Amino acid sequence: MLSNACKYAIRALIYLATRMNDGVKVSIRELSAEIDSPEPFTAKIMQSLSKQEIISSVKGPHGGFYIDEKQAEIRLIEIVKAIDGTQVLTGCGLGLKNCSETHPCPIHSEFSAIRDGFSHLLNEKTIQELAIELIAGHSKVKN
Amino acid sequence: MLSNACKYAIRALIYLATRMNDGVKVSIRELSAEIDSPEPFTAKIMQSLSKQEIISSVKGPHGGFYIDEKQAEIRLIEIVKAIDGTQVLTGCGLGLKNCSETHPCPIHSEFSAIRDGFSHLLNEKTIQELAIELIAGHSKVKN
DNA sequence: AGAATAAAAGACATGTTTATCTTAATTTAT
DNA sequence: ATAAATTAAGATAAACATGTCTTTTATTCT
Ligand code: FES
Ligand code: FES
Repeated sequence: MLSNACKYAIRALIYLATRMNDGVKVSIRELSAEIDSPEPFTAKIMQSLSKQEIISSVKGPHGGFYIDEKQAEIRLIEIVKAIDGTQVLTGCGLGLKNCSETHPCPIHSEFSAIRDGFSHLLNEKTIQELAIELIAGHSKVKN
Repeated sequence: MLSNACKYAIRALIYLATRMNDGVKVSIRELSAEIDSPEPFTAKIMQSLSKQEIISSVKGPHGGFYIDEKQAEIRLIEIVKAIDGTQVLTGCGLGLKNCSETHPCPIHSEFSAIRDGFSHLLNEKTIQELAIELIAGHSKVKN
């Protein structure tokens, strides 16, 4: 469904949001430990998101990654678009070049409904609200 | 969602089902042309399905691939299991090692519902019923 | 029997994703 | 200023998926 990179990214951002108000930046080492992800690979992903201004970072001692209030309000779909693109949101379930009502594959009507349901989920959820659930202990981002 | 190999396989099997009763086997050349897929790669996939007895084949002149009445009754989920395995049916949407109610990721409840909806679709649809729709011109397996 | 046809099998090649390593740049603290 | 910490960037590597090519085997037709 989503690439590993994208899954790590979402978990990382939700975790960062839980640390938003403690005034401490999170190092890549701590972050990857907290979400059970490979450290250098996660670093690459964070760098890309930082360049796209989806997260913030500062170098040097006591530096690290963090997100601000504005960034905590983004929805999952923005992260997915930034990393995996839109194919997962619009592509045909059986790999036809274009998905459309006028040239439907054999499972078009059922699949497009499911795919649109997934899009809706990504569209609704903000990082912040998922972080609140994580803080409350109702969910996990670590194995 | 599904691998390319699996998408080609499903399209190929639905096409084969439309040719079930004409008594002619379908060569890999014709098959890949009819479903717009790379010929040698499709051959590999068909070989694997043939070995797993999901389709049938005969070598030699007038040989090719075909499916019999029994094989036309299989459901999409059998093809998916044969090629991609069960991860797409049971895996966590955010990549946690195990998906469960007791250790849920932040989108577990919504995602598992969507994933189960997809499983349900794969579980319901038989090759044969999708072939009937294809014959009627209500769907396409070619771009 | 021999020739032709077509799948089966296995080796090979390419591309993409995932992952790691090394060096550079930046910031902070002393 | 200097040293230490930490991200940024780029090169490299490993794994996997995708795609192709070549040889072998089985079948059919003449
Ligand atoms: S055409 Fe296949 S999902 Fe729409
Ligand atoms: S734990 Fe992530 S989908 Fe169930």
